Amino acid sequence: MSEMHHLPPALFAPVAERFRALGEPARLCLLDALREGPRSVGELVELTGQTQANASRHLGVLHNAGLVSRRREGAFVFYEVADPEVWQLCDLVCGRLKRDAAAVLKE
Amino acid sequence: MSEMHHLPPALFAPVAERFRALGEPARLCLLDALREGPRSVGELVELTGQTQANASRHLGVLHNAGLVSRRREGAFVFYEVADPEVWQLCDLVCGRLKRDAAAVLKE
DNA sequence: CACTCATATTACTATATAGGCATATGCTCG
DNA sequence: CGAGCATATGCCTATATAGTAATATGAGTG
Repeated sequence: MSEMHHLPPALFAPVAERFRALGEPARLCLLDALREGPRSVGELVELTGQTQANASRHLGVLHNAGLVSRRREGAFVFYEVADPEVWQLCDLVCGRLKRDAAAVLKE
Repeated sequence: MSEMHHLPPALFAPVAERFRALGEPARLCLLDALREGPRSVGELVELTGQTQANASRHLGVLHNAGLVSRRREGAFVFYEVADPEVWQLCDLVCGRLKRDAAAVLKE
């Protein structure tokens, strides 16, 4: 049930930034491709079908938002989900959408 | 944890839409003002200090995203958070930010 | 150092959307 | 119906950002 307190207004901006980073299908697709673990940019390009340039920029956004971590390994750069919190967020929204869809089908 | 399955790509867009709706400080502020229950637009304008026009438009976005419900009562329109899922989402992100902030302070 | 592969970045165009102001719609009451 | 309050919407400008194509950076290799 959570504590039902108000957010400190100073947190509105940082919280919004995180949500905004999750607010693009292309970035959700990248995160989804990171489900099983770290992947290089090239692998992510392959898995998602995105352009190299776009993938790189979207990964930059996710990184700035603190949602993924980056580590260099030789010529490659591996990205990894920084916190499983992300899956909880996605699963919450997905679960809700599934319930909504199911409700619509029953009408 | 969780089921570690991939998202159906068809869900990327609707999920992103929800997150995008949460990705504006002004809208988080409105949601926060709805913590204790339903509020009319006028009350929300008062509580958040936003313009009537902006509040109305942001509430529209939240409504389209399925995050708040709307009911007319005489000349007033009352908005209400549609699903406590929203608090879980916010608390997850806030908790993470608090932990990050605490970690920074310790460095 | 020259060459190549992996990744990041720049410049550009197109689209979205926030915010302000004015105005329209909807409701209530006299 | 006409006045007045509550809410929504249209128009405008400014800013952000997605996408593309080209290019720059950085690492490994001969």
